[in-house]
Amino acid sequence: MSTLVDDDLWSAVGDPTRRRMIDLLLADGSGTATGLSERLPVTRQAVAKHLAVLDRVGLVHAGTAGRERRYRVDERQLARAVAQLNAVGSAWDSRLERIKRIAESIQQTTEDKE
Amino acid sequence: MSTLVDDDLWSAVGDPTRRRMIDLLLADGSGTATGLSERLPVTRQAVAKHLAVLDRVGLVHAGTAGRERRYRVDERQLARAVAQLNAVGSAWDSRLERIKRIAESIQQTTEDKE
DNA sequence: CCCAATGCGCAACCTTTTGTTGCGTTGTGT
DNA sequence: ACACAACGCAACAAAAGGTTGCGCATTGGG
Repeated sequence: MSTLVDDDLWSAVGDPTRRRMIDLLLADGSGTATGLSERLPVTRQAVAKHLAVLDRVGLVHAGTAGRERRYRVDERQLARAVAQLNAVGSAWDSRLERIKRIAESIQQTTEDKE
Repeated sequence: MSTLVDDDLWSAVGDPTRRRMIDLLLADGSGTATGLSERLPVTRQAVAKHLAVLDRVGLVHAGTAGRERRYRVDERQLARAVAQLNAVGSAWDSRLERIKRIAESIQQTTEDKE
């Protein structure tokens, strides 16, 4: 019931800037800290730190090509993250469903009393 | 393309402690800061701060009953949050699908050259 | 009725995360 | 060869997440 979730992975995609970075990397296939920072409202250094976080949880991998450090998304790990989003989403969904049914039955009872 | 997401809402559910709090509130129907903190690895004060965050984004609402401050989940807003999780999840999913197809076609081209 | 216990809010403080600026190092391409 | 582009590292600031300590209201059992 306590939703088997990798907190580090969740927290990684919990940050708005990091989510946008993943979007950009997915759109372009790969990217560098400098390139990404040009399309984000933060500095290159901030982007570099976020890339380090994403790298630590395995959501991206880096390759050094000359003076460039090129990052790309790890599809397996992103798929894992998506699976966890869906898992939590459907867990909450079913809770909400249950609450709705209970609420209806209570209303039923109340109506009986009136 | 830039995934219409309410960053505040997402960040609210991005925190592991807050996610567990939502789980507990859903399981019990409602709860107080003190009650929740007994089942979490943090102090009452930390829980109170998290409840304030959740309240600010509308994920929970509080009712004062005597000396107790009782919180319950706002089903509508949680449903919104779930919808956003699903939205981002499927956006990434379709990206991954596309990448997979491209990778296959590249491999095809490479095989042609060999 | 009363007072000890319960629940809460507020403030001070600490650590980690997120962001900045500044600077030095190292490949790149004319 | 050398100006430039891309990077890493360090020092710093602000916000987030957590703690302890305190005082104030409500409440329930003697």
